[in-house]
Amino acid sequence: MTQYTNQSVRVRFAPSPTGELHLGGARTALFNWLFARSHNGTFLLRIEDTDKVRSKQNFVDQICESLNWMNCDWDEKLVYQSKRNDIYKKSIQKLLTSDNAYRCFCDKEELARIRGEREKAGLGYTYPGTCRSLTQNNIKVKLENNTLNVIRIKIPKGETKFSDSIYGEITVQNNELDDFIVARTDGSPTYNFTAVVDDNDMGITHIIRGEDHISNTPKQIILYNALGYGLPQFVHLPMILGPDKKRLSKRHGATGVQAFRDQGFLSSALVNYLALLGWNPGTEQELFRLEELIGEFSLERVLKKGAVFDIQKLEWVNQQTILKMKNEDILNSIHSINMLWGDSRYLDYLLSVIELMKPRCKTIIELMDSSDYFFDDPQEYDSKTMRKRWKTNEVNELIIYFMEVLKNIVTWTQENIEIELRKLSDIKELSPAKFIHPVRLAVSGAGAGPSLFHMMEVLGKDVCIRRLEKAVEILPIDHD
RNA sequence: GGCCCGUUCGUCUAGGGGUUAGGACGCCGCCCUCUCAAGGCGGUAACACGAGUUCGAUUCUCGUACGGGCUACCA
Repeated sequence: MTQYTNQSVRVRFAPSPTGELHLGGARTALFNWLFARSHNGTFLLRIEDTDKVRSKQNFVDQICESLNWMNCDWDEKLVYQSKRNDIYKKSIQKLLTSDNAYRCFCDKEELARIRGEREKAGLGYTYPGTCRSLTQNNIKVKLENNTLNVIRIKIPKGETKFSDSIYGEITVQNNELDDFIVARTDGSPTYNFTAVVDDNDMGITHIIRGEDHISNTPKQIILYNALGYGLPQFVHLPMILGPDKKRLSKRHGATGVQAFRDQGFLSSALVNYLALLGWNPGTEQELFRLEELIGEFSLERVLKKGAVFDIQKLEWVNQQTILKMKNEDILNSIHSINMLWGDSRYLDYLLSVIELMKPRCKTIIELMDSSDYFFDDPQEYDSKTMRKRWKTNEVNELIIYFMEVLKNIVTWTQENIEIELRKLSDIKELSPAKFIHPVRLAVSGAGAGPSLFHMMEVLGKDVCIRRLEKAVEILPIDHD
């Protein structure tokens, strides 16, 4: 078992700012963060922006915003790879002088052609090593002629093995590996190289990243060795998959963290659900507060198998989270996505609306959408309910009776409203439902919703009477 | 193609040589009930396949199948 006690944990999340933070990245960030926080360690953020064309500052901002929203705060300053070019240059020089890397003058197109042919023939391809043993003189001449060249790592003979915290022992024969490029023709370094240099410089103890990096690991280990660095612990996390079992991507629809926020998911719910993808606490608990996750999380209980992302379960977690939240906190979450919600009303009124609606929605967007009638008189009535509950003019008569009763209520509470309604239904020898359903339709426009009496209490006497009067005027509507 | 990784209900998962294979989401039914939710109760449904080891394998080993990842002057 890995020992964490001797050195303090330092981990990092290293996104490349070529897009917004997606679920896979969010999960990787979260597991890094949980691991750091549960070991009193340090969580760092590194921006892998060596691809100058695709990297954008606004994506950096978005990623940071998403992480902040998830409460995954990072320690120390952001590290931008684009600002570390001098350091990479020096390391590449070191590789060259120690004979662990070499200049390759091969033509890019020519190499691509050979690779294409090999692939067509169903054969594997690795760089043939043409430039591996160029003489000093040879190199000098080509350099003088300004021949374009890249720097390749010299993969040593033998095999490379490492022990992954999740996947266990992994061994790869070095001859399967390519003399891959560490610096491009323009001198800029490539991913496998910068990752190694930075992880070493940043003192990273555990490299926690997606399983898609397992095959990069042997290459990186060879670089660690070539540069004389000590090895960190490698920890590869299983992938998050779409319903087709392929790695989750844009193809599967909106997978950006911010899209989930905008759809009314709470960050604590998303975090809770994401934690459950590929990890479990070994108990039957499924709902966690962030602090509980920190307490429970351990790498030992991370699975090897990819997990399919299930929106329905996320919705359930979100609903459960809403249910447990204080109304004030729900209001804050609502206002964080729509500042104007309910701005014409008093705080107490908004809290009452939330109290009534919160067991009836999976997301806070749903909560907002389904509470319209607490703010505006219904503009239309649910047609199915209309046909079922307000078919004839007899209903109008009943509602008119009921309105008279309501007008006489002095203390407008749900109890009093209910007492009066039941009294009236007794008098008319009708079931209370004969009143309840049309009244709900008139007052809310909907066929379903919170307890009618509670709803009426919150809406207030004047509003209820006004809406009932209007309904009596226009209902029933003839349908053919 | 090659290399690496994986495989328990539809999905997330527990378990692990002998279990009625447990939980959760979803779905279905019942209860509660003024409707819809929430809640309660119950039901549906899984160890990929084949060998081997063993008294006994879903669990260990090896194959096969299937799935995924990587195989760039992307990260």
